[in-house]
Amino acid sequence: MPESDYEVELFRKQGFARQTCAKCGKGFWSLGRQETCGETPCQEYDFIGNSPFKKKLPYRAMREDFLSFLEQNGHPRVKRYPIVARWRDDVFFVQASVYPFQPWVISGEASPPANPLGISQPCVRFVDVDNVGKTGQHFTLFEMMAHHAFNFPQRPIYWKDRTVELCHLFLVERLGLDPSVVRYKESWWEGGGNSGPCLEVVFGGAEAATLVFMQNRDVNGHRVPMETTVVDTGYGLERLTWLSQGTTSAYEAVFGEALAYLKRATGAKRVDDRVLREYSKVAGLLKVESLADIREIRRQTAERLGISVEELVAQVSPLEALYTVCDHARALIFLLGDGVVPSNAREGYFARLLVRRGLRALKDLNITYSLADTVSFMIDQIREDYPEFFFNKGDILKLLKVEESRYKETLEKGRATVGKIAEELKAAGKGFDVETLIELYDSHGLNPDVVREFTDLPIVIPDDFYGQVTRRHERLATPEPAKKFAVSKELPPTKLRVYEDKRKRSFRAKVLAVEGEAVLLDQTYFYPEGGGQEADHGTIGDREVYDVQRVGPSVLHFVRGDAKPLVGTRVACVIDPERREALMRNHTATHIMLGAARKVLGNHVWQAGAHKAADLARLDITHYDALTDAEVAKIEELANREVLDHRIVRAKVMARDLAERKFGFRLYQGGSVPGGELRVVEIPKWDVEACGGTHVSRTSDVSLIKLLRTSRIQDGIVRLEYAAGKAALEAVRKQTEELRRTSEILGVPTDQVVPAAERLVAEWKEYRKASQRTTEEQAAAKSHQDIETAKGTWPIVRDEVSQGVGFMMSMSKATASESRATGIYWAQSPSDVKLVVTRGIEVPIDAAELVRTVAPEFRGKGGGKPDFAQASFPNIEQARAAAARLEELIRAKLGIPSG
RNA sequence: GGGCCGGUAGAUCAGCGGAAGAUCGCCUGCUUUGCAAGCAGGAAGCCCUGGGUUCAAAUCCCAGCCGGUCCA
Repeated sequence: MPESDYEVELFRKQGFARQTCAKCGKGFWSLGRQETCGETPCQEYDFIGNSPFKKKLPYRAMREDFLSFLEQNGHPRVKRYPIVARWRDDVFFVQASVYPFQPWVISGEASPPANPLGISQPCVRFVDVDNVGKTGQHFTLFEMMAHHAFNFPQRPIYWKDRTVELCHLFLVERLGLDPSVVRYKESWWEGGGNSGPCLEVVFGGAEAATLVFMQNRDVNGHRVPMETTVVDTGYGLERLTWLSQGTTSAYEAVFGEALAYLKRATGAKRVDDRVLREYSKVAGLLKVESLADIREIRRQTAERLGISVEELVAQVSPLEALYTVCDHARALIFLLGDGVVPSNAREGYFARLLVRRGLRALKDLNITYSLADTVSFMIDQIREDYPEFFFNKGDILKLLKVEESRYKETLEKGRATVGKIAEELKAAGKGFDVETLIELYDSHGLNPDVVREFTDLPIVIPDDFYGQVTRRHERLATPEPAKKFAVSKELPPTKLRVYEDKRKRSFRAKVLAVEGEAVLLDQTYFYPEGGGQEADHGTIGDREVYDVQRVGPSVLHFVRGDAKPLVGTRVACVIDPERREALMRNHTATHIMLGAARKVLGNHVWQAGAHKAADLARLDITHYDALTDAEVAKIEELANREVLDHRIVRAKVMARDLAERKFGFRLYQGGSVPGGELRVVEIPKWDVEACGGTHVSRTSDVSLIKLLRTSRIQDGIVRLEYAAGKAALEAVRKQTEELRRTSEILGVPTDQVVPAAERLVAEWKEYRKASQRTTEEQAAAKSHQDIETAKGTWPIVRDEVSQGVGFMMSMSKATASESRATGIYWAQSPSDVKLVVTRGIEVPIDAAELVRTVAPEFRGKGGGKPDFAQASFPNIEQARAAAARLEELIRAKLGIPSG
């Protein structure tokens, strides 16, 4: 990248000089000469206890200062987006302030809520979760403040000059930074398939902001210039607050009040600021990737302070735990509040991770103080900025409580598991090896620290323990499934008129092009698959339409047969009315169900996926447990009451900000479109969603919703399957028919099917038991009698058992209970003839060996234990002969003359 | 989405190729002033489902269902 790419107007006007860092060799711009680039590790933090700003701002004030500054400079303030990136399938969470605008705004498909805009967007990142609390600067949740400008081809907003100017103005004029200390470091940014040059804004040893000029798109590994270039800035709110206050760590600046609260509650001792300051400085200098790095930080810090590492750890670790608790509690508020239910998969797993880590940190503090208390305190504290969490506090705490008790269960099970393994290891004279520890963690969720608590055996944890776990999981990534259809060239756009008249079932349109089986029209009333709703079917000309898909601005109608001859003509198009109506009913039913589920289960219920076919609809909702029968019944009842209540279903397009202000984030249930306008489907006082589907006008048009099945498809997600309208009737009819047939078979009226079935099963069990008992009794009697008849010191019974294999087994059991008796029995089984040789404990023969040698002589096979052997033969004659031969051998062995 | 662990009596689990077991709980009796007490006896199991291997499968293999857990 040539330097001119970074030379902006501000640098020229104010006389910034381009220099090269003496340590890392990177280029940067500053006023006056500077030895290094100014960033760690080239330069140590020098702002701790010595803020470079004139203004000392608390967290909230810093955010307000930034946003109001931008407002004064023509950037409307945009409300934050949810932390869960429901509109994207490549990530779970919003990790940067541009995420809400990717991919649609950047691709030009949707317009941003304002342009340019200012935002403070909460983001979560889990890559550094292990460092949280330890390094003084890592957070899982942080706010990225930003000004974004989207330069659309015909409407450029601003680019590098203005961006740097705004940044500089904010820092120097608003925050009172001495302009001579700031350095703009040249760098290159890449992420999410985009790239561009960027400037890192550095002072005090820390990077306070990054100004990215997104201008390239990655296409098959090649950089292609983007049509829409984007100013993507990121100002770390936490970082700026820290710089402004110059506290010993970022946590002290951000969590001041919550920390004070926790410190009071824990009675944590005051730690010398000098210790913390040096700790943060050293941590800032080093890259932290493993436990060994943390140890290195401690070693160097202790060395600087002239104290022992143990002393340092003793002082610092209670504070680290407090920091961790604060960070995790805050992140959990956003996750749980924005609709993440803790679970073992996908986004839910990260919530679980935070809860478990948080609980462990609390445990280290040795206080009876719950994570929920901290969360509750913080929710109150951020009430003014995030009222949505305050109003949803009860539900957030409920989720936490459920998750806390889950962890307790896991630990209790773990205690038993560790106990068992420890005993085995002790018996074998061994200790816990790494392999066992990995297994306990990977399969049972017990990290080595927890294992240590459960056993007195020594536990040695290697530094790269978690690295070893990760290596275990390293596999080739599964290739992405191929797209449903590949579009080879630019397609003509289609005017999508579905929303203009949802009653339209036939229309005329011009065929613009045909691509394979896909017909492109100038305009269409066909609904293309989207928002979980299947596509309309119907006809174009006399061709059958079996699928409709939307690709960018075009709508592809897939038809059977060759449609090429239609190109250029105007054709009659007809939408299958029954299918469309069924889809509309199922779609409205889905909104009704979501509202009902939320009312019955709680506010944590969000849509986690949905599909609406003509005959069946399913809705996946976030919930922490399988549904009880009562809950299922209640949901169905409420949903149908809403149907009967004849409520209006309103669909209208609204400005995004307006819609959000009116309805809140509940709007974003499915994949939300972050455009300037939203189509809002509202069932007043019941459910409001941003939704592009087709709906009926009144809830009563749904006519009936039949909830057919619920299942827990994974931890934290419950699937509801149901049908509306005709499909519901059909489902009910089917169930009725099945019930009728069952009652016919049972020979009772339908209202007595349940008691009849219960009785039947109970009786069957009783009969089975009784018959087993008589078999045993009779078999025992028969075998005793036979032994009686056989006489002698070593009575031998040889018998063909006509009552079957079960009877034979019972007889052999009875025979074996006589300590000096031997039994040779055989019986016909469905496939072959089974033979057993059994004996009492005193009889000195090896039944298994006998059977093994004799059976092959008669085309049989077998084996067993010394006192019990079995074999099978192809037919009864072979078994008879083998039995005779066996008796002969046994007699010889026992010294009894034959027969 | 992927890896790993697991599914056996009401509960917790053992058994891991040769006839289904323990502990707690439950029932019946005895014992005791009383007890989370003691003693004796008893009931309780489609060993998750379906295929396969084998003379023989709860046990081994494959697939599925369900639960747990780790990772993205």
